[in-house]
Amino acid sequence: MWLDPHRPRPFAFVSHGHADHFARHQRVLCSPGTGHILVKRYGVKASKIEALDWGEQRIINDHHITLHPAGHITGSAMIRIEGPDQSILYTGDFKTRSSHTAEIAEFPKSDILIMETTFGRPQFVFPPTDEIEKQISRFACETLEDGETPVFFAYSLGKAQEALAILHNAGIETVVHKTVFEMTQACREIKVDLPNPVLLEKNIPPGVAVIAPPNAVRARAIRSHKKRRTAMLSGWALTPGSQYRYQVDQVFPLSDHADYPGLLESVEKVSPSLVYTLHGSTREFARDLRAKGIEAWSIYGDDQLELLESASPEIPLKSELSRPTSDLRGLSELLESLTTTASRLKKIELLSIFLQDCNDEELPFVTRWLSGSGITHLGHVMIRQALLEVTGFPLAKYKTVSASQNDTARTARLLLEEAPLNPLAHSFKEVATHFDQLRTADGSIAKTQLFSCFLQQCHPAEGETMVRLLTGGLRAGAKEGLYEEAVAKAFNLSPSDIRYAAMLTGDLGEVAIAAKNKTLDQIQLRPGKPIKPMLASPSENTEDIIKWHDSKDIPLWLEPKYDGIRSQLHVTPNGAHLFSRDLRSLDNEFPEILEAARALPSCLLDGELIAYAEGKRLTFFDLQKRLGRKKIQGDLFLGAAIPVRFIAFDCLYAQKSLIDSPLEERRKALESLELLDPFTTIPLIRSNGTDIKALEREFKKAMSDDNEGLIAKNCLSSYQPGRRGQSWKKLKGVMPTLDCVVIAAQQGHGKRAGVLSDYTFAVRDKESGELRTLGKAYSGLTDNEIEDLTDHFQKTTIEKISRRVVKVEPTIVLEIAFDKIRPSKRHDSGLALRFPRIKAIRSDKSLDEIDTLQTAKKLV
DNA sequence: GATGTCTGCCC
DNA sequence: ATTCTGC
DNA sequence: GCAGAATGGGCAGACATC
Repeated sequence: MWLDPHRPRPFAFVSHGHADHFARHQRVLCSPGTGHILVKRYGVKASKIEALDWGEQRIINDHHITLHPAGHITGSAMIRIEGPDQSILYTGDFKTRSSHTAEIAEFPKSDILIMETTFGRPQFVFPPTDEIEKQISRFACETLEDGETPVFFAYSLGKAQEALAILHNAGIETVVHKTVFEMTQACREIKVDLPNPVLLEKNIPPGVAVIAPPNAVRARAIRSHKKRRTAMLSGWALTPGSQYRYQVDQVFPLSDHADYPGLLESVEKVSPSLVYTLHGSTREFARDLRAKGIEAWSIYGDDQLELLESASPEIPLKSELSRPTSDLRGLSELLESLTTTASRLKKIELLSIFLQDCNDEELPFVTRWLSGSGITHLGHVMIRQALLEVTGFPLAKYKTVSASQNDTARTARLLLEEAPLNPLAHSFKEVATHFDQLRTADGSIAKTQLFSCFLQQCHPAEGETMVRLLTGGLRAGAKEGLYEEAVAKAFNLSPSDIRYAAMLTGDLGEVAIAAKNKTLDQIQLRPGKPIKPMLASPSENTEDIIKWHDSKDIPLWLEPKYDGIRSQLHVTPNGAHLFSRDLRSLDNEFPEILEAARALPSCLLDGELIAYAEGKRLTFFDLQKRLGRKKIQGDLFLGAAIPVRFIAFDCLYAQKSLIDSPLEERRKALESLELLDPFTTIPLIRSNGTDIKALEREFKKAMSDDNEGLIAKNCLSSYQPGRRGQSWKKLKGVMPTLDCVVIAAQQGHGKRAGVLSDYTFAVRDKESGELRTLGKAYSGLTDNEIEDLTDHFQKTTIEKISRRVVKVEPTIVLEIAFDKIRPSKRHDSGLALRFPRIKAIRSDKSLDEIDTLQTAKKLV
């Protein structure tokens, strides 16, 4: 017998009539109420249903079976199975509070408790039910008094009937959406005390409230009704920002699940010796129970419980420290442990054991994945599409789950837990092949399809892991340095050696396998293999540079900062290669540079690609036209229209590796190459590092030569790949600013999903008197400022422009700094800013003190 | 075929 | 690109 | 000091829609 399986089974217990707990089984055991709902809702033949009354006993394979009310919705049941040695209680979904339509839950004592923990975190404490009900009726009354229509979104079976009862008791007339109508009738047929429902017709009559399922948000009858105020009834109302995520005017925490205290209370009543948790915050709740001395574990992935097949029920037992195996499943478990372990040393320990377990073929893959390379990323749209394809769920369902989770990977896990899957074991090699297929697949449709096929063969936990890997959001609390330490520990080498090798290759996978084979000393820098470029950190002004350099004796070298594309040129006897800042290959985009590079000896140059024609440097925007091209075409053939040059400023290899050599020496090597067009060497100013006047002069000159600024380098410093180190400094010009007014605000993503974090700003067109938009920005504000502004904009909202954007009264003046301003079709001012950011909230300025479009145009 | 929208990648 | 935040 | 998150404009490409 199966408990709430998602796939059709010969014989299954169905706890209640929600779709995610039901499939078309050959025989169903359930309560009489649920049986009736299954018949009405899914057209199940009555002959397939074996209804068991509350407390009535049935014997299956020597086990005594009884059903008990779960209080979740009408007819929802827990099942208690008593065997010769022990008893098990499976709760299905449940709630502890009383309600209008569900029976009062009972919690019979049992040895093993399998419970749902949808709201298994301490922050989930619902207010008293009568208080929520009062709020709901008040919302409805006030809306009606204002001549508008209150619209409640609630699941069509369960909460919709609760809402109907609440509104009925408050004397409010209500019409309901078709599915709500049908489910209400079904409940009335089994003697649930509910008013006769009135079906929602094409148009909403005045003076009534509406109840509709959440997926009817876009139903025509509701959308076309302009005078509406919407409310969502959901336990997730307690999560911050839920109002924005549901895109409704109000949320009320009316839930048909138990809240955190309810969950604890029910465990107490059952007084089990062992608890397994399902759904929602399973791990967190299990951990909390263990802290109270009750053995409790999250059931991982397999939430389709098969019982009574053999004499003793087999339930997968999980131990946090169990040694992971080397496949995707093992990786999932590893990530899980990493995420929940705070201790650095423990993480290194877990990782090193895991790495030791991998064979030679797998080791490089896994190490690469963990350290965040070797995987092409998929956008959230593609991932969403793949999930919808696998699960067959409607978009609305995805959105609901996604809104509650705020995390694509976690959303994937929850959706997959409800989907019909065909889990297979996946070796790392298969996973690597899949990543490869995704990388080479042409177009998002092909990628989506590939991925959905793969997901179909994953356990939900593995699906989550795949999404974490593919979105780059591993969030395992481990950074590159920690992975390096783990590799060192796994193969008994010093972390500094590992770190150095990793710096050389930029590929921890290669380092790991070399460490395992004790061939670390063979890892050397060589042309053809990209390494992470050394970066400069910003400085405020010339003084900062002098202070940073802090030496009379070491020369301070200055180079102009060109506005081009940072790239690495690798010349080998077999051909040349160009790499971007993120080590992406630029070979296809600049074939003529590679061709010309054949004349050079083997070397590795760091530099900047710039557009250059007729003896003049062109802008970044000209250069950008040559990026991302798949075909060389027409005018752009061989860069005829937009020729480029490679301006070298460093030489990392010439006959031997130079990255540990001082800049002086590298520069010598660079100059000895005697580069010819299209290659040149960047002009260099050898300054003495103490003369601030001279520095000032050079900076002004660099700016007047149309450069972005200066790069300052210590001439004795080595080349430090990646972001580590502080040996280069950049100094950019003072940004111009404009005072603009915010006219629209937009809801953010991720951790900013609950705030209006992004502001569209405008200047005044003196000719027409209108406000004209110039751009958007959030950067520059602290989280607190964003919160305050969110508050303000909520109060000054004029109208909703779209799901995520609201138009606001023009009250907030921002001082916006930017790099450049140029003509653009993006905004209605006809201008746009490059690198806009908020320099200050000018609460001292009013709307009529903002800058004008005419002023802005002068800065172009 | 023109237009609009999304994504990835450069800054 | 930039900025802020948490470690 | 550093990594990570969340965000800007603009381009080319890939699709969807009309």
